[in-house]
Amino acid sequence: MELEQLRQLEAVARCGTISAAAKALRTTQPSLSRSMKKLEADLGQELFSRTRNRAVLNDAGRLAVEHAGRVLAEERRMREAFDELAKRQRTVRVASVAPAPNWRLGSIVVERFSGVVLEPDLVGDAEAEHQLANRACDLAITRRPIQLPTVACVPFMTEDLYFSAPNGHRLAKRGTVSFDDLNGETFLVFEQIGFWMEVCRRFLPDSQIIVQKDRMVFMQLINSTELCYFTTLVPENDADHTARAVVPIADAEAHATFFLCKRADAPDRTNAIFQAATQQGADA
Amino acid sequence: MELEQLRQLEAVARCGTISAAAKALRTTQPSLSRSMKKLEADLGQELFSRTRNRAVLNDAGRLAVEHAGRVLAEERRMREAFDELAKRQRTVRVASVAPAPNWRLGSIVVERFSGVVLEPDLVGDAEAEHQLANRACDLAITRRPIQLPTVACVPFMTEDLYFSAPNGHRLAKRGTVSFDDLNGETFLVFEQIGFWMEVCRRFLPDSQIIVQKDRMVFMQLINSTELCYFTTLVPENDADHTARAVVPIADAEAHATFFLCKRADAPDRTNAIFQAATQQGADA
DNA sequence: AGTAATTACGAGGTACGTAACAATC
DNA sequence: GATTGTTACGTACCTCGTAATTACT
Repeated sequence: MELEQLRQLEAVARCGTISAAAKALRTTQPSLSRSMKKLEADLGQELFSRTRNRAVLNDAGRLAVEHAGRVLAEERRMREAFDELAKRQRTVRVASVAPAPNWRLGSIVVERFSGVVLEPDLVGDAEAEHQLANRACDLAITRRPIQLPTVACVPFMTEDLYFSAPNGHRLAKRGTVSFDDLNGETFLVFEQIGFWMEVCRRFLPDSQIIVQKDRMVFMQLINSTELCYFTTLVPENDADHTARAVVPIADAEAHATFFLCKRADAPDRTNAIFQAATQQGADA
Repeated sequence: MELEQLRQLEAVARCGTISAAAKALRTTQPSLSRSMKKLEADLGQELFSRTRNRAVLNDAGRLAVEHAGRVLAEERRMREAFDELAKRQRTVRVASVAPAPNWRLGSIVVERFSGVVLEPDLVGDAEAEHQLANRACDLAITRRPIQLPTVACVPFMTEDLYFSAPNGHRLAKRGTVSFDDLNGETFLVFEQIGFWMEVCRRFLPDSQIIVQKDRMVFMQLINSTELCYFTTLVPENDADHTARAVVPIADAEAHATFFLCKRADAPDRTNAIFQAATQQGADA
């Protein structure tokens, strides 16, 4: 008995006739007919009640279909498990405290590790460290190096927060601004910004923070309203600097250095990415 | 992916090496090696970590073995279901009120229906009728014909009870005896005698009935003790008539006529046996 | 040396598709 | 006549086993 026969049996049950099943399976009637005869011989049971030109499943046949379904379901689960495994093998899970390092790391991976896909996750500092230790992620991006013998850490990139406002805004002409200057303004903020959200809440206690979940809607609002927002001057965001002023924020808390961290026993692929990112970080 | 590969994988896991598994499966190393490579290709995963002359299951391999076990377990269940079905198809279940008709029917089946096996069950009259109606048995043997339009009944055989005692027994020389004569005697009785047990209890209320479950022990006791017992003079029991007297019992209740009953819609095999038994019954 | 795995190669068998046939709707 | 299933037949592919090769213990 082989799985192919069970798949065929299932098809016959589904299609009603051997011919139709043969068509569905992209094989020929005689082939399928023979195969079913073999299955019958193997099980020692007629599975079809046959008139000269009709083969209909009998009781034993229905029993066989039922069991075949179970066997094939297990086979499917096996395949799914391996698909999952394959997926796991080409994804690198990154726990990061901010989105910008994910983008940077993503571009490195796309350029130099085709086939590998990042699975980024925004978390707190403690959670990032925790996930790395627990193998819940392969790489962590934190604001402080993780001081453990089992973990390797390198400085990866810095991020500087800028204030963006319509040209007519009272602070638009300033060379720099401070959080104190900005406190009280209304800000549009994308939800997925990691630890920056805490920074906003802490240093702009009197501001109204409008949180937007949807990235597309967020971009729409930026372009179509007069609301202030934050940016880090990544090239992609340079869309309409003509209509907007972009002013650096002076406070130390508006500047972050990120560290890329991996376990010492990381698999080859992770090591390679870590290595590449280290060089990229050194270049920048 | 085919079941054969999963069986092979399981064997490799069990035997530790491909060579050993090949031996166990009565095939050759190269064949098994190729087969495993195919499975790996099919699953898109290396299942073994290979040095030049050693192939050890890796994590993916162990995952595969685990799932293979599940798939093969389902296959086994399917085979078991069909073995069970096959067994059901060559067994005829008989619900009988006494053992003697079972023996007679058994000899008919053995002679003329090789391959068919009887599955006899000793029950009461009501239970026999009930089982026949419920399809819990294929044939019923009762003391009265079942008067139902859905059931066919024919007289099958008669059984006459005899009294057996050591030659020195006070009743050994009698031409006939009655239950009244026997009442008070101690009897050895085999447990599986159907309705005859009720007859004993009813007509020999003062006798001590020693019930023996085990057939072999029962025969031993008959041959080695002076205990009285009952017999129906079937040829097999003629062992030592020299040492024992066998006296017919006169009472009407010591004579039974059995009827063989089948459902009107019985399958061919049951009909054939019913037919054969009817002729045999007519002959006797 | 001995064991274990892979590769090469030739033979055998098996399963496929085409074609012919039979029977039912 | 169209559809459905089985049988016949020739081919192609696939898998098997033997033998040779390589590497590790």
